Amino acid sequence: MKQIILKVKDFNLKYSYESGQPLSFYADFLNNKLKYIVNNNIIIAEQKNNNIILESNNIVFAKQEFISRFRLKDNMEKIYKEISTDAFLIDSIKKYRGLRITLNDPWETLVVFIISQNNNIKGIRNSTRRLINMFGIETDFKTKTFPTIEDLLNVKEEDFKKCGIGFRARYLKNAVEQCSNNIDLYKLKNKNYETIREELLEIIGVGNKISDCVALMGYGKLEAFPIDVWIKRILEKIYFNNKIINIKLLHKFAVNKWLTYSGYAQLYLYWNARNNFNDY
DNA sequence: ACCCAGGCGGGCG
DNA sequence: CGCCCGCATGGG
Repeated sequence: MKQIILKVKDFNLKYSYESGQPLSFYADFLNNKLKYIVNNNIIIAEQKNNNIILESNNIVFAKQEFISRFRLKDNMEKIYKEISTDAFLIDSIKKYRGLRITLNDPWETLVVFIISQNNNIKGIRNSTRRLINMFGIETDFKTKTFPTIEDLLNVKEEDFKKCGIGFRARYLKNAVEQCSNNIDLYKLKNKNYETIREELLEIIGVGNKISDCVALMGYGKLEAFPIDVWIKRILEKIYFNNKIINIKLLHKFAVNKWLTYSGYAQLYLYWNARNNFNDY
């Protein structure tokens, strides 16, 4: 195990881990240390002010992975400036400064957000961890890998149900089949936002919200603006005087306002709304 | 015991 | 289209 130190700016590891993004459903965060596995490599990260102490059996890989995962090359000064459009956003940024969008494996992102539908954070986490324990591959460490598409090819719907995912088992089974046959998730990496969304929407059980989540957190498309119940409620409250507005209109409103950084605006809105909705 | 959850597909008007 | 309903489970 080797160690290095990364200098960071406008980055908060704890907020970025906690904020309901894919890592928060399966990584560990104990004693202020984030721990997760990628391809039989372990990555352990601890933040002390503007330093990240990174530890790994493969430190060269870990460094690249961590920088990419937490988008450490994003120009946050510019992003904050662009999305500081009003008092609510400014307040959200003030509260959660350093919160980053994460960039995750597209398949993992798709799976956790299929599991997320009509579910709660705790339920998503429990189901995801059971999925990993049942179908992931052993590593040199205590934790198994997140199961790949191939790992799940022969899993029956009944066995997916044993993870406690209920009616979503059918969707997951379907996603495995479609992603091993007619849709190549990894080929989509160099496509644009519209193409990615169009393809993802072909998957049964994936609608507007999940496809936007995957575009944002699985492909890094910052113009995506996923609208869930929390975003809907907070947008209506803050910008529409509590009037009920349909999702299509809300989406139009948001991407007109926050443009290429809509995804960052969404994350700050979401996390502030979840934690402090009653204050507004 | 009961209620709800980072939605989605299908059916109905 | 737009709206509404059921959906399987686990956790509070």
